[in-house]
Order: sequence, then C-alpha cells, then structure tokens
Amino acid sequence: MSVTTLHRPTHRDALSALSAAFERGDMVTVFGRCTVEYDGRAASSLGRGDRLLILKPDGTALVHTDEQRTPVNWQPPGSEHRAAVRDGRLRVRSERENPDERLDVRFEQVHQVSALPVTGGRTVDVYGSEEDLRQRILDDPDLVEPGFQPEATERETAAGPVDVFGHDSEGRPVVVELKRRRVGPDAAGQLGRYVEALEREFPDGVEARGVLVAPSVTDRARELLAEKGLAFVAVDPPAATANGPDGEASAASEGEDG
Amino acid sequence: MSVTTLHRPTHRDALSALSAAFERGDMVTVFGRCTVEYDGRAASSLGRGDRLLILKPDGTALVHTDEQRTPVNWQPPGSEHRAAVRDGRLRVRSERENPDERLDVRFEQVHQVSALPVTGGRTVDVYGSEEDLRQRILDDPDLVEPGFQPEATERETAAGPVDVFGHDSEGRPVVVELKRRRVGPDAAGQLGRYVEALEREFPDGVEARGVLVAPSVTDRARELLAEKGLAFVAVDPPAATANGPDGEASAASEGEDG
DNA sequence: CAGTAGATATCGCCT
DNA sequence: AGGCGATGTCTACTG
Repeated sequence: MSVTTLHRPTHRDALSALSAAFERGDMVTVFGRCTVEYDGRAASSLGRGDRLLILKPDGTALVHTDEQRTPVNWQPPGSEHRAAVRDGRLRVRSERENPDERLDVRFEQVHQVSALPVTGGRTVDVYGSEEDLRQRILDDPDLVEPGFQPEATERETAAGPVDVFGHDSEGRPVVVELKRRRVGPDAAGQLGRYVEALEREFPDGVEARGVLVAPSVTDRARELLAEKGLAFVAVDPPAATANGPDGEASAASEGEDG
Repeated sequence: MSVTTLHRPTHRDALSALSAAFERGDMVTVFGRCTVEYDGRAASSLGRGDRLLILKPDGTALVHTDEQRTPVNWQPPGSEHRAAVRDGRLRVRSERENPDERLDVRFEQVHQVSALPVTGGRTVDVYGSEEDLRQRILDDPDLVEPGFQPEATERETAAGPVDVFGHDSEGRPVVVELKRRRVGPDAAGQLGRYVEALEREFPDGVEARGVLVAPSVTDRARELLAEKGLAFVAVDPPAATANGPDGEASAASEGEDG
C-alpha cells in the first residue's frame, strides 16, 4: 500500500492516522498550526504558527518552518513518539532518555496528515571528503613534500589519532593533518597537539615536524602555524564536476529576492 | 486558501502543482521514488528509493529518508529551485552559486505532492545557551572564584573575542572561557590562545590567567589545561524543567527496539 | 558508554 | 564576503 493522506481531519481522526502509521512503521508528516515546547539539554518555546512536523519510525522528530535548513525544533533518533488528544486537540510528544529531553507539539489546527511507507536505499556515497584527500596523499606523497614517506594513517598518539604519519627525506618523523577545506586556528592547534604528543614518545632531542595540508589557510591560522614551527601545504579542493541542462517544461523558485 | 495535495499525480500534474506553489511562495513536500545527485563542495549519489523532498520558499531543499535527523541530501537557503519534466519524469533541481553547487532529484514515481502555505512565527527562544551561562557569571562572579571582577564581555584580542575578561582579587588579568557542556581538548586550546594573546598586550612580566568554566571536562582536556597553567571551574549544566502528562487517547512509536 | 574529530556541517555576528 | 565561534550541533568510529 502507498501513501495515506487526510485533508483537514478532525483531531481525533488525525490521532487515528498517527496511531496506524506508528503501527506500520511509516514516516509521518503533519502540517498544521501549532505551538512547540522543548526541554532537555536546553529549553525552548515556539509560539503559534504553521509548521511541518516529520516523525520517522527510527524515533527522529523534526519541526520545520518555511525558512532555514535547520529544523526549528527536533528530537534525535531513538526517541519515542506519542500522540494523544487532550482538550480536543492533537498533541505529539517525542521523548528520550540520556540525555533526558522531550519535545511537545500542540496543534490548534491540523491541515494535513500523511503516512508514508518508505522503501529503498538510505545510504549515500559521498566523494570529496577528507578520506579522499588522504588517498590522494597516499597515492602521491610528494604532494606533501618531496621525499615524504607515509607509514600509517590514524596513528594513535596521546593527543589522539594522527591523519597520516611518516618520515621526511632526512628521516625525521612527520605528522600530517588533512583538511578538506580552508582551515582556521583550531586546525593549527590540533596539529600542534599531535606534534607535541609525538615528541614526547621519542627520546629527547628528536624533533617531530608537523604539516597541515588543506586548500588554504586564514591569516590567524598561518600565524599560529609559524609560531609553532608547523608547515602548510596547499592542495586543490575537491573538484565539482559540471552537469547537464534542464528538461522540457519547467518552473522556477528563487530563494533570495524571488 | 490552505494546503493543496495531489495523490499519485502524473509527472506533468506534479510539475503544475510545483509551479503554482513556487509562484505562491508555498512550502512544498514531494514524496516519491527517486534518485538524488549532488555536486558542489563535495559530490554524492543516492540510488533509487522512497524519500521525502521538502522545498522551502527561501531556497532550502531537504531530502529525507525514514532514518536519521540529518537529511541524506540538501541544499542551503538561497538556492534556486527548478522543476521540469524530462522523458516524462519529474525532475527537481536546486542550485546556488558561491559556492557553486547543485542538487538533482529525479522521480521515478510521485506518490504525493503537497503545497503548504506557511504563516506565523519562525523564531524560537532558547534558554540554557552559553549566553545564559555568561549572565549567571556576571550576576555572581564568585562562581568563577572569590573576588573575581568581570569588566568586559566579548573583549577583543589578537586571538579573537574573549567571553569574559576581568581581574582577580590580586589584580591580575583573567580570561574566562565559557562552555555550556562538557569540554574536550579544543576548548583548552582556545583558552590558551586567548591567554597568550592577552599577555602579549601587556608589558613583559605581567601574567594573565585563564579559567575555563563548564559543567565538566575530559581527562585529556584536563591535562592540557594543567600543562598550560589554566584553571577549570565546574558549574551546573542548564537545568531541565519537569513537564506535565499525556492526554486521553494515545498512540506510541518507539525508535529503538519498537 | 565516553572521547574524539569530521561534516556538503549550519548559523549568526562582526570586521 | 570572509573570519570566527556556538550549536539542544549530528554522526561515525574507537577503546
């Protein structure tokens, strides 16, 4: 069976639909005028307005307005959704423990309820992440510097795992920290911690070197690198491939000034 | 007028609905079997499956499966949505510049299209954020240490703005870094940079102190703080208030093992 | 379970 | 437009 939709249902009918959808493990959308309360790691209150509530069978809850990529309120996976009618109004509560937090959506009016049985793939392959950059370095270590010899990835140190560890042409240990995008002061600090941790592993007098590999670096980060005696190597950012044109009939919506 | 819904529409009818919704500035949901391609800062490919596509009038696009809080694909606000029918199939493309990236959703089957006119508030008041912690410190500076005198918030330094700046009971400058939750090594590094930047502002010999204020700290971060001669002060995390019970009739869905 | 760091992070503020 | 840091970040991975 496919999607079930109720148009302007009564609050009780909306509850029945939610109940059945929960039972089937469907994904649910509720569009309606509501208020939202959250309490847990922080607390928040959202006044009356039209929002889209999404309830996933894995326990995720999302409340979206007509703006922003980030939901205005949410509950992470693993929460337990409950729906009820109180004082004649639909209420949805999503709750979890550890941390203890709950989301309450109280509907004044339910414009639409839909139950969506979902099948098919959920995992997406992403290219151009840090792991791809690592592979580029391993394939051609000279990108770091001539004569660089990579020996391990994710090598453990007291300060945490190092992206790439190896030795330079003169036999000195080298720590390589990879970033897929322009880096700020935090990355310089991270690399510095790794280098310090490594030097403590070796006998006194052995100096470890640190190399930050990224598309570019901010001024402040460059200063920090210089202070700590760390190197920076620029690499091309992951490239965006061009794509084809549009179709026959079309419609457009512009986000900025449309 | 209120929500418009098409149940199992033809691809052309779906396009008409999208076109009209874009024109009105409605929020749109499309549920259907589709593939998704993304190319931009990274690139990704998502095979056939049922997903919920949300198109917001501000240019946001979200593709959700039945799992996870994070959309499997998306486009940030400011993008331009276009819909078209090609080879008899609905295609939605959302595209933006700076950075140049695009999202392509190709539908094999459209289960449902809805256009949702949205009104009402979108801004949520959040309590328990770092700003609240700052206020607690300013109201009672002794929480940092007896005799602490706060003098400025967001005080600028060469390393960036310091959360709270002041002097201790002996007249030494103090940098306070606030975190609303348990902190790791990054926060220690951040505070260390601020203290170093401050000491450079003052004549040689003047020592600035650094205090990290947070609910708790990891072992590694504690070591880093000790190395850098920085202090840690524990404060209560923002408290969660209890809330009322459920309603008359109810339905439940459990995320984990339900 | 906690710790650690990546992410197409997003978002807001300020220069 | 870029830099910088907070976020109820979320998410995966490792010990």
